[in-house]
This record gives sequence, C-alpha cells and structure tokens, in this order.
Amino acid sequence: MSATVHFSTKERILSAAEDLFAQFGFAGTSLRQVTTHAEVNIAAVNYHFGSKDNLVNEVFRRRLDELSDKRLLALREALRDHPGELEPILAAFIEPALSLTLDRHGGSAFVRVLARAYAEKNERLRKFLSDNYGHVLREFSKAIGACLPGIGKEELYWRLDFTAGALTYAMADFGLIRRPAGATEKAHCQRAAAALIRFASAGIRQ
Amino acid sequence: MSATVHFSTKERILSAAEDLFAQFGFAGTSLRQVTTHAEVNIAAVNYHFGSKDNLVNEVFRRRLDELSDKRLLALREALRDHPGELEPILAAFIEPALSLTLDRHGGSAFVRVLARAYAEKNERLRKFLSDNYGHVLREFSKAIGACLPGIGKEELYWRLDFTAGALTYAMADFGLIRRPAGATEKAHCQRAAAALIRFASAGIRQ
DNA sequence: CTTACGCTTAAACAGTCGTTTCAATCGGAT
DNA sequence: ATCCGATTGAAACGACTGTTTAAGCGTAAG
Repeated sequence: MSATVHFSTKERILSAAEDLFAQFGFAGTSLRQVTTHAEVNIAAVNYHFGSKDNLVNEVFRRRLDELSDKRLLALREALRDHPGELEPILAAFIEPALSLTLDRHGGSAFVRVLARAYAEKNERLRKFLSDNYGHVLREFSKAIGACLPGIGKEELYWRLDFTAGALTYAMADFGLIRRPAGATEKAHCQRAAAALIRFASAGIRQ
Repeated sequence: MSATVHFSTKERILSAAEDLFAQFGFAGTSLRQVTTHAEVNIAAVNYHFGSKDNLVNEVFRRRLDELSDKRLLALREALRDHPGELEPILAAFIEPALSLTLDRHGGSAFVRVLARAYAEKNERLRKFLSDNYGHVLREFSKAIGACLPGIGKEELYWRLDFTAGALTYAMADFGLIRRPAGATEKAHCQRAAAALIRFASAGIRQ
C-alpha cells in the first residue's frame, strides 16, 4: 500500500555515513556507528566499498558529481547572460549547494561534510577532491578573475581564498542558523544566500 | 654552553598535541602519537591532564588566554583611537592571531587547530570555548554592530558569520600559502592580513 | 639515614577499531 | 528442481584505543 521505495544497502550506508561524518568527522565516526545507523551488517561496508577511506570518497562522489555539473552549467549560463558581472558567477556557485541543503532527499548534512573536508589537511582526501573536482574551482577562478581586470595574481588568489572560506563555512551553517518564526526554511535560506553573495561580491570587488 | 631551556613534560605534551591536532584532528590523533612525538611516557598525559578531552581543552587554553587578552586590548585601543571605524576593529581581531603564526615559540599550528574547532560541531568542545572565550566574540560583535547604524539584526548576524568564516579559514591558510621568493615570511603574512582586513571590511560595509 | 612527595616508568586493563573469513541465504536463469 | 553468482550474516582477527595500576626514581625536608 505504502509507496515506500527500496533503498539499497549501498545507499543506506552512504546516507548514514554522510550524517555521521557531518556530526563527528571522518576519524570520529566508526564503521560500526555507520552500519548500526544504516541497519546493515558491518561486513557490508567492506563488501560494497572496500575500505573506510574509499567510503569517504564515495560519500563525496555521490553528491559532488551532480553538484559540480549543476555549478558548471549555472556558470556558463551566467557568463552567457551576464558577461562581466561578478554576482551571477557567485550565485552559480552558491545556489546549487543551497538547493542541496533544501533537498528532500537528504543532502543537508553534506554541506557540513564539505566544510569538514575544507578544514581537513588530510593528504589522501585532498588529493581525491583535487583530482576529481579541482577543475570546477579552476573554472570559477578564471571567470572571477576575468571580472577584475588588472588585479594582481597574488591579490586575486587571496580574495578567492577568503571567499572560499566564507562560502564554505557559511553554507555549512545554513542548516543550523535559527530562522525567525513565520519564515519558511526555503525563504530563509534564500535570503541567507543572497546576503552571502552580496558579502562575497563586495569583498572581492572592494 | 647552549641556552637550551628546560621544557617541562606538560609543555612538551601540549606542543606535540597542538601540532598533531592541526594535522590529523582531535579524534584522528591518538595519545600514543602525542607522547611519542613529545618523547614522554603515555601515562604522563593522564597524570598531567586527566583525560584526552581535557588535554584538548588545555591546548586551547594555553594560547587563547593570551590571544583573547591581546585582542581585547587592541579592540579598546581601536575604539579609543579610531572611533566609528571598522577596519581597526578587524585589525584588532586579526593581528594578534597573525603574530601567533609568526611566533618563534610555535603557535603557527594553533591557528589551524582553531579552524578545526570551527568546523567541529562537537558539543563538549564548543561549550568549553563558548563558556571561556565567548565574551571576546561578543565584544567584537558589539563594536562592529556600532559601526553599522541602522543595520538589521539578522543582516548583522549574517555578515558577522560570513566574516568569521573568512577570517578563520584564511588565517589557517597563512602558514601554508606559498610565498613568492624573496619575500620574508613576516612581510608576506602581513600583506595577507592587510588583504584579509580589506576583504572583510568591504563585505561587512557593502 | 629516613621519610615523604612529585614525577616517570613499564605493563596491563577492557574496550573498540577496520578488516577478513566463511557459511548461510537470496533471486533469477537454466 | 538445480545451479550460480551476488549479497548478507555471525563471528573472529590482530592492532590499536584511552585509561589505570603499581613499582621505581630523584630530591628535599625532618
């Protein structure tokens, strides 16, 4: 009778891992916590993912593949429809992540996992992310740099670094910020995103 | 002949823990790693600190007591010498942390530990930091809010949140940013700090 | 010399970690 | 009904976790 869909063992593990990684970090989360949460056998992790390290990678891959595509698509639209403008570029980066936090299919925890990865100096994880998704950041950097003619290379690098920090941390907080009574979560997050875009844009343009 | 000072077991543990926490995180660092690095016996941790949790606290306390004092002192000077100006307030927050990363007595790792704490949603640690150092952030918030007459409460909260993210992550990167050949580390970090202050100031003022 | 105290040591504690093993079970093709 | 590859289950592996124990150390006071 119910429209309950079947979630595979693999997906149950990924979702449980995502939630727990957001809360306790990668090292701070044990596979037994994950499998208990997912209601699967502990051996299923190594059967489906090979190792804990690879499970971490797959947690990122599941969301980042789609997120990166959306971001690049939005970036190209922004460059086509609003050439030379900065804010549409920033919006192209932020809004796909924002919609992730509003997604019914989970994903609100993932943005916090991303913030953790940012603080993580772990070489293994950084290499995986850089190898697989570095080109996205590079495209955005190029587009933003093109909006700031004559800016020094070092100065541009700094402003992008500051922006990345503000975006990452702020987005991770979207799901946590207490919203005023009477506002829907969606509306509240969108106003937060708009404020974030204005903040980053002003900081970059100065 | 050498002016080698005597470092107590307690301090050796704190320094080793600071370095390793910055690199591997709190959960990712074992007490045996710490004691091996510090060249002390494993039991010394529980003898001097009671528990791993408390060791984490003490790593923060050792630096934050001094850092908070410096920040508040600089804040009062800024309010006295440059009333109503935003950038001196931001400088009062950033420069004491910056001098920590340039300190010969170590401390460059600590700024990265701070960034980790920022990503950490761990309730225990957050409560410790909030209880002991929350008043510093509150004083700065008040001072910044006074620079922006008529700004909405929510909007101010957001801008401070974004600023905190940018500052935290950027400062953690100061020790890592590759500096151009020929520049001293001190000069390079100071230019990075100046860029950071301009960025945050522009974002806040918009 | 003896006592007392702060500190360090090696060893062990029970518990948890990621990973592996192998038998049991399943659904679908023959 | 029979087989087969894919998946799951319970149990165990050795290594490592934070913490505790009790004996030993050097030094300063009685």
